[in-house]
Amino acid sequence: MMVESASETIRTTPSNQNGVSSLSSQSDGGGGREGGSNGDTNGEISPVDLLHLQQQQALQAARQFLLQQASGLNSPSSNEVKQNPVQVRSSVSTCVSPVNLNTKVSSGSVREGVRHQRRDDPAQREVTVCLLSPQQQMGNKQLAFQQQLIQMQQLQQQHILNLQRQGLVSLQPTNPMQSLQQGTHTHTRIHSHTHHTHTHTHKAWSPCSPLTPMQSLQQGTHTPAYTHTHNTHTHTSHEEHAGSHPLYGHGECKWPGCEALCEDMGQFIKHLNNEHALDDRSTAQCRVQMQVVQQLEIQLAKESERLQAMMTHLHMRPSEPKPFNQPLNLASSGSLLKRESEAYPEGLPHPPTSAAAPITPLRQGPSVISSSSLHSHPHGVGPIRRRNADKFCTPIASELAQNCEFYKNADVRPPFTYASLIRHAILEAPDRQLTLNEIYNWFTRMFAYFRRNTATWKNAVRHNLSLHKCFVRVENVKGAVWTVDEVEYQKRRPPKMTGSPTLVKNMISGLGFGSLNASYQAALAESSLTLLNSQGLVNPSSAASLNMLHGMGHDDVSSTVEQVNSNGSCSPTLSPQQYGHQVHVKEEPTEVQDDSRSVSLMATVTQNMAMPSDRDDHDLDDDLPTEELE
DNA sequence: GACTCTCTAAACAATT
DNA sequence: GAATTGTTTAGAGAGT
Repeated sequence: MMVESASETIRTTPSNQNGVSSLSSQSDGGGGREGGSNGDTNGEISPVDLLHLQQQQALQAARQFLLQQASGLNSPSSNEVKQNPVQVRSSVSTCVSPVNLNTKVSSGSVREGVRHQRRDDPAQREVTVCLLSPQQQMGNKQLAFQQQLIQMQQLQQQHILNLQRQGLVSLQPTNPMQSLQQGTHTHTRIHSHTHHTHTHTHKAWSPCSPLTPMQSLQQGTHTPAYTHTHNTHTHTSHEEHAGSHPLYGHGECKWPGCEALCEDMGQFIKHLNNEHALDDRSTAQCRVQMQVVQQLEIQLAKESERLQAMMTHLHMRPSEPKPFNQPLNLASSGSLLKRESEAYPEGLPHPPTSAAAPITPLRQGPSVISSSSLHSHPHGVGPIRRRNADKFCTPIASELAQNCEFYKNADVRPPFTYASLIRHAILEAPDRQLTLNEIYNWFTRMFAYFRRNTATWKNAVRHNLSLHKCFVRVENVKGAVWTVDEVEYQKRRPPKMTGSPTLVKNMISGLGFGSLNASYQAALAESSLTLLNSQGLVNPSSAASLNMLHGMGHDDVSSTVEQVNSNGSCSPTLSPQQYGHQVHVKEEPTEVQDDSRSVSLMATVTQNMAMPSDRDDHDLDDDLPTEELE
């Protein structure tokens, strides 16, 4: 179909070119990194630093606690004395999954199948934790580790509560432990009251009551109106057998580094209990995973802080609590969790990432945030549409740089179009050319998602290579290779919505922080830059200035800038003409670029960049170039 | 509602 | 002949 072909080859995917996300733009080394990641610009300790510091303190306390526990376990008689002022009481039950462990475990108090009566001593802290193996396997080390976990949770929760009271941290779950809990479906219940000496294990949640991070997690894990009863232990047991498990998917054990094949859930449970019982290896792996999550959380907090600073600097509205501020990771997004909770009845586990329901980073991933992207794929199996992601979220290079490991290991579809991925793969190659097979390999190497359904996505890759004019097939000695005609790629039509003030305004109000204003400006700059590039109107320094002014480490913009070298017309890749007769140039109608539009766009960009700082976002919206863009 | 963009699926031909 | 590569068409879903 020639018409469709033509239209597709000239389209632009702003995420590849213009998209500026809060995270990637901040961390991509594009000039924004100096923006005070530590946030200590005014001699004050930033919330992030405070949180980090307190996490360190929590870790330190946990270590001390661990040492105390170790010595206490060695000399049980002294155990209880050393735990003052907080006593932790243990009760153990036999749940299939996880084992329940309560701290203040005197060495003689762990008995399989025995559930101790709790004392309602308000001076005691009572914690219930599900562990992973039968209790008889628990040595002192394991107990100490569990106690360390619990202590860390308690301390971190207290710190977060303190931060919340100080208004330094939102109510979103930011505790790394939560991610761990969410990710592993290990149901840890720690309900701290404000008074540190008294923590109830059981508490009924009110859907309208403000939630602590831990509460948010728990609420999201089950149901918005979740009422926690004394059935906790049996509850987890049921969940374990309900047919899905976060550590089980595609017939494989998802335990880090395992990938053992399990035909069904029963086999998996058996495998889990056999191979991943509570031993040194498992605890070490768990610890590593914990650190991974923690680092991600810290990183996210820092990036959010940086975003706040950027938005403050740009005089937008960072104060409004918006979804953008929520860490949309494994354990966050109250709305998402609510949706999932609504979708899955109370007590039933939520489906893991699986082939049947691949979770894109829009929902689960570490950095991509798009409220409009929460829709599932119409076919149920395939990916969600990624146009928004492409347009407004992270640029591909920074996204991949940031979350490379995530995409490599998680069965998560990258939020980019095939075209942008292919382009990225080719440009990443040393000589900026790849054979089809090498492109395949890049996909499978970079994304766990593309290690399955090969027929589908490979077909799509071929389809995109053929369809898009920006991909140029070149025959050389070793066969046909594919290159990117960057000029053609940049020629792809920019979306009209980048110029729609209404849409931009809606996006600003809908997604929060007005951060998309940055995207918008970047899009304008990108658009103008591309057009001006083709006309030789931009020199490298001005292009670089634009890039810097936008704080973009954007690969696409970079490549665009890269195009313009000293002779004014160079492409990072060889242009089709340079390949002479070997190049199969795709014929398609050339879209006439509106020169006047590009000029006014550029004017608008520079105008916006030079905008006085005292202008509010209302003025910003009003100044959007309606007439030039519509 | 028309149009656009993207993805998926499939058929087919050429090449290896 | 089978597998791979490349091209083209068609349809669906979502966004504009």
